[in-house]
Amino acid sequence: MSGFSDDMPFFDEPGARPPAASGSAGAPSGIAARAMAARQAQNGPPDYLKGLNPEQRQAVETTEGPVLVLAGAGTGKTRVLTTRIAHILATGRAFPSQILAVTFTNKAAREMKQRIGLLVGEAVEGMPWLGTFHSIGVKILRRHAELAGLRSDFSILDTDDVIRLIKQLIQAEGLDDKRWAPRTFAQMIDGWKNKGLGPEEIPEGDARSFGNGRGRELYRAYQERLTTLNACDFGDLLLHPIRIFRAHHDILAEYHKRFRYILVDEYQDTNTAQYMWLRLLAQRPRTSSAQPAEGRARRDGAPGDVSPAPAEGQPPQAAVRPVSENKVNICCVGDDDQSIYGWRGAEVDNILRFEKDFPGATVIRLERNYRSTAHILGAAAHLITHNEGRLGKTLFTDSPDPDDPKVNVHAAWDSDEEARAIGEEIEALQRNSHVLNDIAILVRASFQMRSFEDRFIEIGLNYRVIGGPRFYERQEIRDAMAYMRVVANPGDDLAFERIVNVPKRGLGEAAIRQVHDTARALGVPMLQAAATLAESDELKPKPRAALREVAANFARWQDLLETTPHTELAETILEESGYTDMWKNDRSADAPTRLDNLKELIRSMEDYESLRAFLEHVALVMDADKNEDLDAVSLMTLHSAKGLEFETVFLPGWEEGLFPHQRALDEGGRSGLEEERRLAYVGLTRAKRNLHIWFVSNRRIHGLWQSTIPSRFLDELPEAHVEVSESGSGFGGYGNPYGASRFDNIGSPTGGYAKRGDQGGSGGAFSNTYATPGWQRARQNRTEATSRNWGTRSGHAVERIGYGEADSGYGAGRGSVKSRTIEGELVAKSVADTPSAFSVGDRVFHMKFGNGNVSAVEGNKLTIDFDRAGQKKVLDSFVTAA
DNA sequence: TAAGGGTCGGTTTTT
DNA sequence: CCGACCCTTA
Repeated sequence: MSGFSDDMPFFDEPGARPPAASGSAGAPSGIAARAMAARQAQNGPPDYLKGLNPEQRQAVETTEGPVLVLAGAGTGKTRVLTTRIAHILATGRAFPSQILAVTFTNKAAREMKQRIGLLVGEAVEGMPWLGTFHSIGVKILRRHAELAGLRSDFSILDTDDVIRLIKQLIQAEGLDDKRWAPRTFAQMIDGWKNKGLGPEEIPEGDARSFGNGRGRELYRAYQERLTTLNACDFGDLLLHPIRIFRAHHDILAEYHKRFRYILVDEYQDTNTAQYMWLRLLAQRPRTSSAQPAEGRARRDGAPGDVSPAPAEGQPPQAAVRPVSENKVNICCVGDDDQSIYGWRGAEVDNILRFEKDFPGATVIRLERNYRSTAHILGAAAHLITHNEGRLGKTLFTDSPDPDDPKVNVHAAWDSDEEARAIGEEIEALQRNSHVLNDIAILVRASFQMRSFEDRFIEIGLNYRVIGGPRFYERQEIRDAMAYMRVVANPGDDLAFERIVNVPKRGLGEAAIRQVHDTARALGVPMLQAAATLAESDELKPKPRAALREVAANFARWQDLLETTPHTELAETILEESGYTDMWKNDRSADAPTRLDNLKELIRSMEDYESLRAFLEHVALVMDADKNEDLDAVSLMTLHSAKGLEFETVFLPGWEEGLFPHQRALDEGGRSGLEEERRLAYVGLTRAKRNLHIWFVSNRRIHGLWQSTIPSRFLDELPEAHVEVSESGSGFGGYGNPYGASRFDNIGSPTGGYAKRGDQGGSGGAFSNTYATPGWQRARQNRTEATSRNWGTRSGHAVERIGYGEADSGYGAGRGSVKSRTIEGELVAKSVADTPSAFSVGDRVFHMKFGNGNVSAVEGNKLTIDFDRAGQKKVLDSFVTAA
């Protein structure tokens, strides 16, 4: 027996000791649990069960045995999960510490914790085993680190560290790190680890495909290096525990005893390693070898009888071996239709296979949707039926309303117009006192955000980008963290290298190399090597003195580690190292911000009890604080929108090649397409009431204007729930200069596309549906259109297309476009050719930005240096002479 | 050590 | 075509 003893670090048990650990198999007898159970007996169903629909209630109350909850979008998934936990606690089935609840993101974990707290009240301490796969993995690994060749104070490397490390290894192998990109190899390792594969287990083909066939050696060297550094990458946080569980059945058995109930959120996103980890924990071994279990699920299986798990030698590729042993109280919640992370190793198959893995599993479908209108649900449902291999689920609403708007499909000429039109629509909503926080624009790829950002800056519309660069990824934060990492783990060479010459101490490449070599030769960390080297005479006086100081500093700080509060220590480190001074002396514009960030870093350390706890938080959580007070439109990718909801949603860029993305199609084939479709499904189901889908006819791809074709997904929407906007409804009525007729030819699927596709015939006859001959023909031209960089660079006579003339309107001459040889550059130039009323040097006034000077003119676009707002690009129609 | 030129890539993201 | 990144150069 090992583990779970009081001397194990990082095992803070908030509540009483679990009964299972003391040999009893009975239910916990906590006072709170008793009280709640008693109340339940007296007053009928407890409050927390009220208001659940029958399916939700079944999902909550089926606590025993394997359960799969297929929770469609907006069906109350989180509610079920949290209520289920509350129910288990309230009925005295387990202590908080006996429930393992895993999520993918910290955000989800936090939300769950909070909501359980609301349900259960103060009676129950926070759940120690509710967290992400990785944070629970660390917790386990810290306890048994020595079994993985690590000390319990190991560092967790982030992607950046990993890439630097791999680069060193590639160079050490004598390979060219240009030909063999470290980043690529880091991704390969990540992929292997997602599949649970160590260096010896990777396929020969994979091993040979990198570094002149030296992939396996490199991977092995990488792992060895991590051990030397006393460090882990993210993958190891799962893989090490898996190996430990397999090799030490007594340890695994302790966890089996402990975890009476296992809950998994977003099960469709689990990768193979996570699946193996879960199975090891969930799978209860047979009671005795004399009674080979055969689909026999013991109703009351005492958690006490745990014999070695039959896990030894389990093949890494998830062998499907039915768990037919003791009762497994595992509840996985997910939605196969929202599996959008296949590209990073998620195996939808895990959820599709659940009933085989856990025979006798109860499958509960949550299809009653509380979020969206019947039109939105109808559109989403119809779209997703085009996928094969689903478990099958159809969302419905109890409250259809005939007044609900249909899903709107709009067309625009190009991405700028798309942004402009959406911006105007949002302004119209705003005038109707629609809150901006209730509006989101969800894009397929982040480059699409740019046109929206540009436009919103121009018109002064508040927006926020979700998923941008994060606090802990900033240079100054990472530097500061590196100092603290070295103090906490002197073996962390990567952190040491990062800051040994920051601020500049005259330790150049040569000196650092020497430290490195000495460390290698002596088999000690670089910090120690630096100390040694500082006392020798192998270096010139200057670097020697510098190294001596660095070594002395770290020695001193390490001594302080035990005696000084960690925030104070952090301040000391940043002061004494000269790091704060470095920024104080920096005259660049962002230096003050960086100093603020450092202050903020110190401040945020107060929330953690130790330096190590803080470092771990940063490595795993990397959360940024966002400005919630601001009323702003949200701009994000479809991926980061999963789980969110908005009153009004705009989905721009529904064009072949972008959505579905060409690369998903090329690399993923049919399953790639299906994942794209699921992504579309996720997008549609984010909207509560208003849903606007947009596509454009022309998009700039890699700098070239290309003609585009509407997405096939548009065809997969049911006509009954969709309305195609023929003109820019909603923004034609207040004097915009573009005129309301522009979609007649450009945007409208029939007219515009038929003409542009050189099909002549059907132009002009507008039809309300996109399932028209013209549309179909346009699609047939797709291959041609998207693979062609049409036009010539020499700019021979090409019919002028009337675009961009703010004051003459669209449409002029559009109807006469017959040639296919519309040259991309000319489309752009037609903007530049339009003279602006302003010229360089003019003093102008802008509604939002105030006064400024025109510093460049490009057609009707002005670059203006504003006195206060800085340099902006603005359309000339938005400024007046000052 | 900062600026400048040349090369390359250009979906999605967490931990 | 535009940017990030890397390496070279004054």
